[in-house]
This record gives sequence, C-alpha cells and structure tokens, in this order.
Amino acid sequence: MRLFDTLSRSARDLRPIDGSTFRFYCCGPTVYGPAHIGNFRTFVLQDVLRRALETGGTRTLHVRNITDVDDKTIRDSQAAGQPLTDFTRGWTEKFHTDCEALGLLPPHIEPSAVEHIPQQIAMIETLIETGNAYAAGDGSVYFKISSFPAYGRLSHLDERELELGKTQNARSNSDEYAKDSLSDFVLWKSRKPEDGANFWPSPWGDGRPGWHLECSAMIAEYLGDSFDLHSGGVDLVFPHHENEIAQSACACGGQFAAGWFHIAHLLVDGGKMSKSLGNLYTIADLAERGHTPMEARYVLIGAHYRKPLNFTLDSLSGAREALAKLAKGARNLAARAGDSVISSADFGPFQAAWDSLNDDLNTPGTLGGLFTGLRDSANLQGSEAAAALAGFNRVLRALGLVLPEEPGAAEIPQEIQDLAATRWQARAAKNWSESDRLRDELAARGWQMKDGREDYTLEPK
RNA sequence: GGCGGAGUAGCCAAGUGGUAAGGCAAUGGUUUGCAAAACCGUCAUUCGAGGGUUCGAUUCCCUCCUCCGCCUCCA
Repeated sequence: MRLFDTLSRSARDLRPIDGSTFRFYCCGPTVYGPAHIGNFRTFVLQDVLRRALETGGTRTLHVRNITDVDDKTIRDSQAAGQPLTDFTRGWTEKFHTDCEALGLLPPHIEPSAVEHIPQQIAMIETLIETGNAYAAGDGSVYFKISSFPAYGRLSHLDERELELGKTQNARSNSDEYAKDSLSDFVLWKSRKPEDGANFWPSPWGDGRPGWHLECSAMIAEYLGDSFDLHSGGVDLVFPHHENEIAQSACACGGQFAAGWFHIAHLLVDGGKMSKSLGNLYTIADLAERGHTPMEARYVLIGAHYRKPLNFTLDSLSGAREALAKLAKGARNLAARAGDSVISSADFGPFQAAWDSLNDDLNTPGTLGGLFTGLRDSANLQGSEAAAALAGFNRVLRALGLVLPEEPGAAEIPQEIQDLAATRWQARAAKNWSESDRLRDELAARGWQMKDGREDYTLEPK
C-alpha cells in the first residue's frame, strides 16, 4: 500500500514501524449534533484504508476519539438543558448508529476526551516542566510556540505570509493580555461563567482542557510516542495537527506520527456545504429521500480522497443503479461458479482493481476495475469463475461495500402477490385494459411487475 | 494577500509523454399486446483559455481565467 504523506508531500509505503501492527489514529467527531456526509467522507476513507491494509494481510490498531468537551458541546448541552455527558452520549450513540449503517468497522479503541482529563493535566505539567508551556495570570495555560523550532512544518508555515501574531492584531480576544505571544495556543482554559458546571480542578485552578491537547493525550495513552499514521480532514492540518505535533514532540519525545493522511473536503452541488444553504445532509436526511447508507458510501468513495468530491442527490440515484449492476454481475458469476472449489488466492480479473486500491487508495479506479473485471470474466466457468468471484469479493470487502440482495418472495405481502396473480390471468386472457390497470395499481403501491415469457417477478420500486 | 488543492463528455469521475477507464443519464436494436425489466450496441478527434518544449502533450514549463479549502479550536 502506497499512500501520499502530507508532511513529506510524497507517496510512501505503509509498513508498520513496529514490524507487526499498523497503528493509526483518526480525529473523531465532535458530538454536538448529527455528523453529516462531509464528516463521513473522512471516516469512510479511513475505514477503506484500514480494510485495504487488513485485506492485504496487515494487522491494524485503529484509534478514533470522541471529542465530547469543547466550546460547542458545552454551549449546546446547556442550550438543551442537559448535563454535558448526557448530551454527548446521545450524539455519540447516533454517530455509532450512522457508522454501522455505513459499514464502518468500529475502531479498536474509541477514547473520549472527558475520560482522559488526568492524562491531559499530566501532559500540561510535563510541558511546563520542559519549558514549553506557561501558566498565564488568568489561570489558563499556553503552549510557547517559540520553544519549538519545528512548529509549522506540516502546514508549511514558513512558506506562508502568516507572521505569527500579525493577523491576530485586528482580532479582539479577551485572552490576549495573558499570552506571551499572540500565536501561542491554549492548553488549559480557565473556568468561565458560561461553562456552567463543566470544569475540572487542576494545579492552575478550575478549568477545562484545550481541544488540541485532547488528541495528544489520548494518543500518548494508547499509541505511545511513535505510531504509523495520523489522519483527519484537510481542515485539521492547521492548526490542530500542527499543534498536536508541538505538544506531543515536546512532552513525549519520539517521532509522533510517521505519516499523515488527510482527506479533501466534500462539496455539495459544486459549493460549500452549510446549514444556511440547506445542503448539509445527514444520513437521516438521505434516508428521508429514500437513499440507503450504502448508496452514500458508494458516492463517498467515488472520487479520489485528495480531490474535492462534488456530492449531488442525483449521484445517489446513480449509485443505486451501479450497486445493482455489481450485484447482478456477482450473481451471474456465482451461478457460473456453481459448487467449484477455489484453487487460487489471487485476484484474477480483479487484480487491476486491487492494484488501484493499493496505489494511494484510488477508490474510483478500484470501482472501475470491478466493472471491467466483471466484463472480463463474463465467459469464465466453474473453478475459474469461482476464483474470479473470490477476487471480486475481496476487493468489495476492502471497499466496505455490501451489495443489495435480490428480494425474496417471502418479503412480498400476500395482497401484492394476489394482485400480481390476478393481473397475470388478465394478461393471459388478453384483457389489456385490466392488465394495465392492475400494473398501475401495483406501481402505486410501490411494486414493479416484471413480465417474463413463462413467469413474472415482483420487485420493490 | 499568503499557503494548499481542483478545472476531463448532460452529470459523477479515473488515467497517461504516444494519442481518453468506469458508473449514471441518453439513445438504437432484440424482446414485449404496449411498457418495464433483460440482453446486444452507440455515446469526448478531445481533457478551463492562450503560448512554449517535444517527432508527439490532456499529461512537462510559462501566463491567464474560474472554483474550493486553510490562514488559531470546521471532517
């Protein structure tokens, strides 16, 4: 597996640095509302990466956090009149439901920020001891950027116009007086009235951890000072991941993340997604429009992760047809395979699809490879068909796609079956008007009758 | 303004220094009482615009246009 690394700006082979398990961390959701499809683009691509590694025989350790204490969770929990933990638990459960629907493998470890306050305080103490952080007069603690010369490497700060402190001058910020440098970022936020009951005691007084610190502390707890890959949406490159590097390098030593995997943003109808434009979709929103989570997953992997993806509702309909076509192809292949035993473990006609996936996670190329692979295996029989089907299924699992099943007769309501039978008789009697009327009635009830030469089938529309 | 990314058929979207995968939609045919479904076909002389390098560029270089993201707590 080769993957583009944000830090070195080059594709690198992914091999576990400990020689056995590929350990990676993903910045998880802030649980103050339902996650939207833009969030899920990131989580789905991270899931595909994991599945591809595992399909290729690499063991993984996947850590993804839950951000359950920050400005937004505190603000909205109070607006909802709920204790913070009750509020975030509800949204965490909703997130898990959506993840399962989208076929995301649960992370091996899913730590939450509020459950790691002591670790965060300990990390701040270390940073103060090493001279990388300082307590300000108001009870907040800040990271001293000037103490870490490597600051800005990930986001190429030295190549940017941003002169630390300059752009902040015009900004009104009540904390400014307390910082040595305007660019220093907060590790511990002193308690404020609007925080309500959400504060914790610390050596610097009551308060709560800063957002950036949460990830660093949880990474140190579960992955140590060095691990294989850190991942998130592109918007996290600066300042979040830049700050994590500074905190962790100074507090823990080690190399921190050996590689960085950032997923580009999702656009809707060619523009930015936002609530005010009414184009911010959740999984529930799509379900209301009759689209399944698997259709959403297909769309989300339909573009390369480093390119913006233009999401449209039409693309979901296209995904439905594409998934149905894959399912049909797989059924045809299975029928030709019969009871044959698989004799080889390679990908056969789906080798190109597998190669695409391992070439910087080229998911659209992989999807194309599935269709061409099915086309190229159209004449395979017996064990050759069985081997091809095995390759197809391995690639499909690596993508995390689950194909729609053909509806069984048992799922069709009796009254629908009766209507269909009546129509079939009318049709046999060449009573075309009655036949067409019953066909329309079935359609109105959501069922499509497909006429065959000897028999018919019913499918939900 | 700085940094980063993107512009490929009606839509979504791969890819390559040697002449454009795949999906959706559309459309022709077979089939059908008519449809649908199914099956077999068709569907970019061209890759934002203009220059340059090259035997040859969509792919490399330059300029320009447009769009998106980040620039202190947004995946």
